[in-house]
Amino acid sequence: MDDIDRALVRRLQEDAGQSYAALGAAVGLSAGATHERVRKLRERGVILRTTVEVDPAAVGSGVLAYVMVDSRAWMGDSREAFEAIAEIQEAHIIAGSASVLVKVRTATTGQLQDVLRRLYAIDGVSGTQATVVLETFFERSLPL
Amino acid sequence: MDDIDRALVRRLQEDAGQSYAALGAAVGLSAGATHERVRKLRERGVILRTTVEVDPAAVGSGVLAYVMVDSRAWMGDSREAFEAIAEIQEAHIIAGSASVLVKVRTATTGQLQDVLRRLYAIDGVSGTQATVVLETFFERSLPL
DNA sequence: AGTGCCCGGTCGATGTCGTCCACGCGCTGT
DNA sequence: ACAGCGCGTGGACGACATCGACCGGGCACT
Repeated sequence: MDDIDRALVRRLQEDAGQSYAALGAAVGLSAGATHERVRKLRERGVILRTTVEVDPAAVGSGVLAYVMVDSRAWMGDSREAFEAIAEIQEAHIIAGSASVLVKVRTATTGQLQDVLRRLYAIDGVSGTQATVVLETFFERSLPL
Repeated sequence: MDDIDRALVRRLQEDAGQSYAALGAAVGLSAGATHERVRKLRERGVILRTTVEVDPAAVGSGVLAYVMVDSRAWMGDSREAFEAIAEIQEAHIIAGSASVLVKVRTATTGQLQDVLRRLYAIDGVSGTQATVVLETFFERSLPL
């Protein structure tokens, strides 16, 4: 994991569709060597997968909210319960007064309310505190 | 934006590296037609870009935290100030007691503290409330 | 210091794939 | 009924990923 690897990852984050020749030229390597480096980055698990970034508003998920979930029990074994709610994009165990933080995307605030209802139905959940996003400044990839 | 388009986007989210032939076979289309549909999805802005997903821990960002930022002034014009802090991955204007919510990734809690210091330095910021993530259940792509 | 090994690079060949074009089918509106 | 058009198919061509053979520099061991 040297400077060249970091440069490759950074450029792949911006555009994973470019050719290995172009990628290599940008960092001063041949296409073959570039291919080999990227293969190893995948093998080592640095690059998990190549995917497409989708505009949430274009696929009917214009409402974004973060929900603090309070509980009366240990939530560490409830991963599946949160995964089963399709509108939940992220779920984290957190330190602090609440015990779980989830990121929710829905088409309308009505559907958001329905997600909250389903959160209450999860075993051990004693309350929720939803924070609706009014405007997203930016969402970007990891710094290197 | 019909069922086929949604299926294409879903499969591209899982693996953007597969061939148009394989992609087309999965939805019952020829490679050429598949190529054309994906081209239009990009043109319409449904697909924003193709990128690689990187393991945060592998690139030295093992600590994740969400920070509620309180302010004594309107923060709607402060996008650049948040963008300038490289460790901030997301920044949103929110409804509620705080005014901005940011997602921060750092290598250590010490660096997290440094980010909080830099947040305080932003004009109008009157306080922060950081929530450290202990365990991430999952982070996944948008539902369709 | 000599020597052998290995990691990591260049170069070139080959088969697959993206990309474009000409054509045909079925819907729609007049 | 028919013209127009959006959307699909199939084939041709060039670019690209992918692999193997070769090579040089650094390192450990003698």
